[in-house]
Amino acid sequence: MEKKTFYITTPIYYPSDKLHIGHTYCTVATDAIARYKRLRGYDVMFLTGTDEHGQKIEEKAKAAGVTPQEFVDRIVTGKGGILDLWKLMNISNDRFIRTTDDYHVAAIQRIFKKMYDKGDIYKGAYKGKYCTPCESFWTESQLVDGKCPDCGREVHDAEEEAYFFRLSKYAKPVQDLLETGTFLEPASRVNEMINNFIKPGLEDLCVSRTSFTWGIPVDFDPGHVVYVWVDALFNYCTALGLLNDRYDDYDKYWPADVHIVGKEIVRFHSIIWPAMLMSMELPLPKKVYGHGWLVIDGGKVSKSKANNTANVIDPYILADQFGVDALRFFLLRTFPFGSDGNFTNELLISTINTDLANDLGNLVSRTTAMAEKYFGGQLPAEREAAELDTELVSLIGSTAESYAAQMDALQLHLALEEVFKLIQRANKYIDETQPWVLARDEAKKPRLAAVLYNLLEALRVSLTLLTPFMPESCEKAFAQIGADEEARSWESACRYGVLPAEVSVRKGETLFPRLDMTKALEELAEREAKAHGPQIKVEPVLPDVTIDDFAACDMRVCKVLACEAVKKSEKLLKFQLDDGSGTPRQILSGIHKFYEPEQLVGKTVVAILNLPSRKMMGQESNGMLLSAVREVDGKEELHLLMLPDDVPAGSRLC
RNA sequence: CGCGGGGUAGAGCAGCUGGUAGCUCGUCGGGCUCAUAACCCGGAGGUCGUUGGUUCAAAUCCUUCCCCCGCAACCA
Repeated sequence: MEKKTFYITTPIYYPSDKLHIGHTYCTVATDAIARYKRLRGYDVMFLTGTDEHGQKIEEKAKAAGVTPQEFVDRIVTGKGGILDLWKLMNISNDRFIRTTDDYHVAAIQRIFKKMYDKGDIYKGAYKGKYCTPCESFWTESQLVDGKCPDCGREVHDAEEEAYFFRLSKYAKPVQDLLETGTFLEPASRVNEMINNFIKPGLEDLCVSRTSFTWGIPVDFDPGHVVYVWVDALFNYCTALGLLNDRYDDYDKYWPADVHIVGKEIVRFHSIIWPAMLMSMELPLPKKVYGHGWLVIDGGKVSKSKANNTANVIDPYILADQFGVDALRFFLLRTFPFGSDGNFTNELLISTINTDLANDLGNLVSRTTAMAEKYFGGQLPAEREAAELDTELVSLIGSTAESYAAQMDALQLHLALEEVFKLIQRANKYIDETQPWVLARDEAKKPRLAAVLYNLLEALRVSLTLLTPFMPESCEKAFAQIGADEEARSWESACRYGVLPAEVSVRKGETLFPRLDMTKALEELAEREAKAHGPQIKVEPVLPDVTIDDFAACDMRVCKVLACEAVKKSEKLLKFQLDDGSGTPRQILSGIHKFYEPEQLVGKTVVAILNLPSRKMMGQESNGMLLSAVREVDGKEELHLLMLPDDVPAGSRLC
């Protein structure tokens, strides 16, 4: 019999910068669902990837002095890039699509043409505000005080030729889709979409641009590139082979069972995406699930705030310090999947301690330790059940079912809660049965064996259900409790009594060491400081000046003849300089915070000479010394400009 | 009146198809000693943002106002 298929996707991420904890959250969640479905016996296709075109990447690449392709290659396939991150996080995606892949590019051109031929894409004009110096279009809402958000200059109305998709034509069927069934979840998002976007009226959607070139060319109209909607959303189909020869399992997996997306792109996936599929006359995905965001100190995590270290959580550092499984677990256990969650390092550490170290890890530890201590690691076949066992045994048999109900509803945090009810019940069971008391009496060995067996069974089921969340740790723990492949299956997790009567157990390494909150936070801060390095604030380039403006500044190489601190001044140093004229020149400079006078005597420096003379602290200053300055981590830093000592005094800078 | 989410013990959250207010951490006390100073039991601590209403009964439904957050055509 053919296995049932399950097609699940993450969004394709925009590689304009390194990914952060939010992307990791989404991908880890999708991975856990995919692994769960595989455990249930589905033939799973799990797709993730990157959306690599667009103006922002074009600009970033230009700023970095590389081609857009080189730029995205570095972020996607480079060291410490997106592929590395997913490998690190143990993501089990079956396929990875990049929108710059040849097959995708070709397929998108065919799709675009098909929608054009059908009349659903037509040529029109895109109206907006245009900033001439920046050569950029802006929408009304993007403007800052009515001016260009990039350079702050005036903008004017402008039009550019563009292709439009007849989104309006599909407003009604899309509304019907949203209002009936469970296409979009959580349900609260449905009203948001309908009230916000459909009721005010859907406008046709601009699907091409001429203002930048980093995109898929519209092959029948040079100068136009396909804008994000058609390019990015259809990845879900092209990755399966739609209109291309690279892959051939479109028929097998499409329509998708669920697109996991962040709440900010729910609109694209629940309105634009179905409309475009309707236009292409293709089946619609079964579900779009909009998960919540991780927020930090009440503000959202954001790539564009990347200069603000306080707002960025680096998944590499967290995984490195706490372990991949602990991080995966924390993200999915702590935050309700549909709503926002407040991320803090303290919460991460305390969750690891409470759930993983104290409850789960310690249960494995105490169970295996007793099996070794009392039975040399191998339980005797003879066992004696008791009334006390009923509750635990019954929970062992029923947990998989309640867990599955939550997993199928994508309530990952609730599914985990079901598992932890079993783990906590098992810990309590140890207290109730007091195995250490049983161990003192040889006659009670069969009873002791039964107690330990029940604990191992509780662990076996728990570990099976936790495997999609923490694959590596569960595998280690399975080995410790003597569970073979067969005992790790879903079918086995649904019933009691799977482990062999004479199961052999060995106590292994500590799975999740307990963390010291203070020490862990300190270590984390160190790692972050080390990884991110100093944050240097770079000031924007000033407006143009003429070459004559520059030439008017008389900058000369000077030798420091003498230097002393100005009395009663914190900052000022008084210099006597040889500027080549033969007459010493006195200049005051506010750099005492950075240099001691004796360091500078004899040095070769640069000064601008033709500034008006002025007095500071009662002393005359004839010019200004040049320094390199910048702000680092909010603090000013300065280097006095110094040249090799063989440069003669009086040399002009030009 | 742009739209949406939220305001519940010291902190972080759940409950919100109406019926004595729960969970985790913290705190106080007890138990146990197999275990990663972990585990188990119990106590203290909340008039569930505010106003009015529906009801035998409201954290839960409707209403007023206040406060916080997000979105507003490419930040998961």
